[in-house]
Amino acid sequence: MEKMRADARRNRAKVLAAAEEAFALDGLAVPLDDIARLAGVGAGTVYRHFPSKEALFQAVVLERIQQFAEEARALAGAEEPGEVFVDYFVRVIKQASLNRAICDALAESSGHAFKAGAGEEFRAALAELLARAQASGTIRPDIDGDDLRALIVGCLAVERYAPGSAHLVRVVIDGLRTRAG
Amino acid sequence: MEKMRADARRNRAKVLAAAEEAFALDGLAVPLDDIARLAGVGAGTVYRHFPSKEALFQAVVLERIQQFAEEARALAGAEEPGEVFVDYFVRVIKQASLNRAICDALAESSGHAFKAGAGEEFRAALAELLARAQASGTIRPDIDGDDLRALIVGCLAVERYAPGSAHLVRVVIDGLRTRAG
DNA sequence: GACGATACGGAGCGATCGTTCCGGTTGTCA
DNA sequence: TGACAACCGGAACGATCGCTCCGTATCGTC
Repeated sequence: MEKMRADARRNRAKVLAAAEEAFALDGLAVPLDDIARLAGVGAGTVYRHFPSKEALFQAVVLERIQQFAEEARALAGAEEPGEVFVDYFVRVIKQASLNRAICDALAESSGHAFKAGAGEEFRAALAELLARAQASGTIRPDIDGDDLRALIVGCLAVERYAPGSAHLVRVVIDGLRTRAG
Repeated sequence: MEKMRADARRNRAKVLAAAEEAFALDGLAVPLDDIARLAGVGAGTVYRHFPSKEALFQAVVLERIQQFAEEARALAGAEEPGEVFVDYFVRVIKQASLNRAICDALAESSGHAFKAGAGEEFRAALAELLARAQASGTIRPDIDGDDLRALIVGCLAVERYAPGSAHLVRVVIDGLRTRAG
């Protein structure tokens, strides 16, 4: 990865940047040739650096998901677990709804090398935040980390269907709260 | 439509039946050739009866959506608007989650000849039920019919991501209820 | 500056899918 | 029953897309 020729390293970076932009806009559906053109390289060059379109997608998305997980871990020790949890939930949905790549990655029912790795990291961090919020009495106890991820996918579908409807995410959050507080 | 030859009428019915089954299972993604094979006819025959795959899909889905709308209208005068609304919401999601065709049709952001016609009927009936439930104080007043449809799409996404998680639909419904009842 | 290794571009392959076309078949009606 | 119109099946077309191949260009080194 380091003993590459200078032009190879340059092209790899251009491909990654182009892929990030294109995937963010149109998700996994964007044709690989479009990415290559946007990067100013040939399709063959893309395949020299990434074994498949899927692998390129993962490379782009992994980093972002890890950021989410990181963020969640940083918040795990906070004072007000309920507030923190809600804020985090809202932020993840807001960020992801601006980036089709993230949406597609999260919606992959059970996919790839994603279940392991960053996906699992994310799930664990999410579950931790959830557990603390539940222990504090803010969030209903009858859901788990997997439920939460499903709800995130649902909120992203809502956001895609009716863009800019932030109050619908509030509906879901209110549903997550313990009743009659 | 009535002066068709007997075999033509027969084939049309076979195509519709096959399409209903195939679309229900795999949604709009099912190849048209599969439908033709399942119907026991050639692809050309399908196109003799329906101008496009999309038109066939609409024909299959329209009836079902109209049933939903009908059902909603029948419930509009019921005694307990809150209960009725919730039951209806749950039933729609349960039915639709068993039928990929319905899911795909409802998720079409803003499509086709669907906005008009049966789609609008459904929206109106849904809005009526919602308004009554809101007037009775059961459902929060800050959402409208379009919000509701978006939430249905979201619930369907949740159900597809995590099949059989009925309690997540309850989360959304609890979010729809007025607080601290 | 020249040479070998490395990387590049983009034409091309194979698969998929919606749609069309046409030679043959079948229903209908006199 | 014969003849014509309507209808049928399925091969074929054109577009799309992931991926591969190979002749050529570029880089690093001596």
